[in-house]
This record gives sequence, structure tokens and C-alpha cells, in this order.
Amino acid sequence: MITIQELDTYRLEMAANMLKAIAHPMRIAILKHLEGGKKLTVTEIHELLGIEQATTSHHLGILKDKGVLCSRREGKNTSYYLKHDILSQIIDCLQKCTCE
Amino acid sequence: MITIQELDTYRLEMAANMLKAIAHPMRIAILKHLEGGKKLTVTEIHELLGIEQATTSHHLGILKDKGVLCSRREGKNTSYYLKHDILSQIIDCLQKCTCE
DNA sequence: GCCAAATATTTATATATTTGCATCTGTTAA
DNA sequence: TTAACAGATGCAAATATATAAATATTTGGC
Repeated sequence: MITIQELDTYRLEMAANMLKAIAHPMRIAILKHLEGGKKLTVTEIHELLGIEQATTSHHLGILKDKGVLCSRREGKNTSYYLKHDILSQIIDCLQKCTCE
Repeated sequence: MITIQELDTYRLEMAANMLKAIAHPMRIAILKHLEGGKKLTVTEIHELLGIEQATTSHHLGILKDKGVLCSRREGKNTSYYLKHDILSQIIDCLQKCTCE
């Protein structure tokens, strides 16, 4: 038996965890490259952003773990993509709010 | 003289800081109450959410410092409100993404 | 000026994140 | 079955954040 408050607390925490996952400069940069349903491999992202392979994989793992991204193994590579297209809204909003 | 990369890095950090400010269960709850241009005082928020006054003020300070909220002193009270209406998009998106 | 109400700041402790490096695990192709 | 490539994981040091309690500041009314 779960109460409304608990449900709400649970959802708030889930939402906070998703946002916390996104709230990092590198991870926002990753999401920018995945807008519009694009799929990229770990190597592509690590080359695009010029960061270590292990660091890239770590960031992608966080985003996947918190429900922001999905991944799919394709041979030697693993591609990552947005779990919900609607997440682009957050990136859009950030672009607009950091224009000043 | 500032380079494109530096500008981009700066904006990414600014965006990350805004999101980091929002990415906390209590602070998301606060924003939910401020959607639609509403203005609430510190006391109203601390009573609505049932958290300590000092804690409330602390959370509001973080949101203001990172550019999410604005505040306005009105007599003994201080009201807080969203700096950009568009920030509701983030709350909307979170509601939709945490429905499962 | 002085008090009380409404906010804000400070401090300390506990906890969580970030990052690079090294290492380990899968997978393909020879 | 082994070499080489792609990705994931574990660890440690530096850094950042959270939380609660105590204290400070600002404002209006007397």
C-alpha cells in the first residue's frame, strides 16, 4: 500500500534524478548531438567532444541509468539515443534561457 | 577576446548550473507551485511544502542565484517567481517522462 | 530607537560527483 | 584461438552538494 505523498515523493525523486543526470556541461553537449532521434556510438561522441573514451562511457552510463538515453549494441559498437523525443524540450529551453 | 569554444563552454556551464539548481525534489516541487507566472512568498512556500523556513530560503536562494527565479521584496515579505515562463517546459517534460 | 516578524547567511558534518588511469569484457576478423 | 578494436568498470583523489542548527539581517510598527 503506497500513499499519494509517497507516490509524489517517488516521482519527484525520479524527476530530480533525471535532471541531475542531464545537469552537466558534457552531458548537455551529448544530448545536443542526439536531438532529432539521432543515434551515435561511444567513439563518435568521444571524438566529437574531444573527451576520453572512459569518461564518455561513464557519462553515457549515467544518462542511461537515469532513463534519459537508451543504448543498442550493433556489432562492436554501441549506439546511444534519446529515450523520449520530448527531452529535446529541455535542451531548447536551456538554449533560450542562456541567451542573454 | 573570447573564442567560440569558450562561449560555448560558458553557455554549457550556465545551462548546467541552471539545471543543477532545478535538479532537487524540493526545488522541483517549488517550481511546480510557481508555474503560470504565480508569485509566492518564502513563508507561503515553506508552509505549502512543510519544510523549515531556513531550508526554504536556502533552496530559493540557489534557484535565484542560478537564474531560475527572480525575487521581489514587498514589505516584510519577499516573493519569488519564474524568471522565464518557458521554464515550465522543463516541468512539463519531467511530468511526461516520469509517467511510466 | 527597539521589538518582532520575515528572510538570509553561516558553519560544520556527512555524502555524492567528477575525472583520469588502469584494467576487464565482449566482439569481429584473420 | 588470438589479435585488435569498442566499450564498460573499479578505484582513488579532488571537488562539490546536502542538511540542519545557529546566528544575522532587513523591515514595519510602536
